[in-house]
Amino acid sequence: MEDVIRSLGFLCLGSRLKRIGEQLQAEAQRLLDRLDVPVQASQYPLLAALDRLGPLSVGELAQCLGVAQPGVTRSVSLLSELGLLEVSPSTDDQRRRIVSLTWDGRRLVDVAKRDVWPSIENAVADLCAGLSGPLLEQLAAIEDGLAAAPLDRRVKKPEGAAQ
Amino acid sequence: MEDVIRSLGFLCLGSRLKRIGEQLQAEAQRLLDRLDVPVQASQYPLLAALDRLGPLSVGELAQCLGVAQPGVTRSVSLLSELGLLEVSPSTDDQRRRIVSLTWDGRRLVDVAKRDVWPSIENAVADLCAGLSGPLLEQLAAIEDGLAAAPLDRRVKKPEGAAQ
DNA sequence: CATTGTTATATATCATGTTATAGATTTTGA
DNA sequence: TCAAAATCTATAACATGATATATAACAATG
Repeated sequence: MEDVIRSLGFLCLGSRLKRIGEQLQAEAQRLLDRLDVPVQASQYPLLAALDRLGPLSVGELAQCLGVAQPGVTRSVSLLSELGLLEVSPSTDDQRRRIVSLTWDGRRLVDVAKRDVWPSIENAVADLCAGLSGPLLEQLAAIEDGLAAAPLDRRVKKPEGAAQ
Repeated sequence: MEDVIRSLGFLCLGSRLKRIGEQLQAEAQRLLDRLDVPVQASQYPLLAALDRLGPLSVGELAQCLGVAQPGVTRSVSLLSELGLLEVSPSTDDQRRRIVSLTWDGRRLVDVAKRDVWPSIENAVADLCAGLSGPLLEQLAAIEDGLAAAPLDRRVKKPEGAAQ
């Protein structure tokens, strides 16, 4: 059956990018589930932002993640309930709420950075290895590549691992 | 402020593709709103599928659009309520429901094909014109390009148009 | 210092993707 | 032929993106 989104080319590029993005996230989720933490793949960018940049306000998070502010508010609430984030009012501006990693959040990020993120990054890099040429062809190659071997089969075993 | 998603490269490729896809769809929406039909940009691929392939069952639509079946069921309900689609049971298999364009749906697709889809396709092609090289760099160029000039400023005036 | 405008965040609502599962129909096979 | 398995669609529940708007705090101006 013809893949209509692919056939339509530039006309449906938005739908196509979303579709590929969702597929990548779903496959990354399977790798992240090894951490046994009930955190969705889409929440990790927020954790990574706090890891890279330190405590940030809600608005700053929205800006550096490129999403709308209400999405950040919701994610922060969710991750706070899981005990991964804490929120404290800014001292100089009572409107701003500063978000930071808790000890548990810090630990989750550290473990993820050590044990999972490199695997995901390598698997995606493997998927995209050798891609060149027009965007639409690269996207087709990614779709075909994912169909041929999902991310979790592209994870390299750590070098020198006992297993 | 650093764009964390972009900085993280392959690790956040899924989030990044979704983000770009949503932005493209939102901008395409502005062009589609000219049709004065309360149909979201994300519904047009379904209409285009029926236009290209003729009447299809719910499952066939899901397959050729690359989305999960419940999403198709919902979209079909929505577009049926707008009078753009009609659904009839298959004669040979009572489980299947065959979806087809109504007269109004046919007209909407024809108008969109003539008046709007070419504009969108050209605008996106313009955005992606001249892109080459590694995927991440092409994505960065698209993000920068959208920031510099959104889709509706990339629409070419029809040749020989009075205006 | 009161009023007015701006900014930061939260909330409400909607859109649309997912997975899991229920119900109806068809197919299979002893 | 009938029970079991498979298939098709709908529904429920959830996740997460968006926009619009309310509320609270700050800033500016008379």
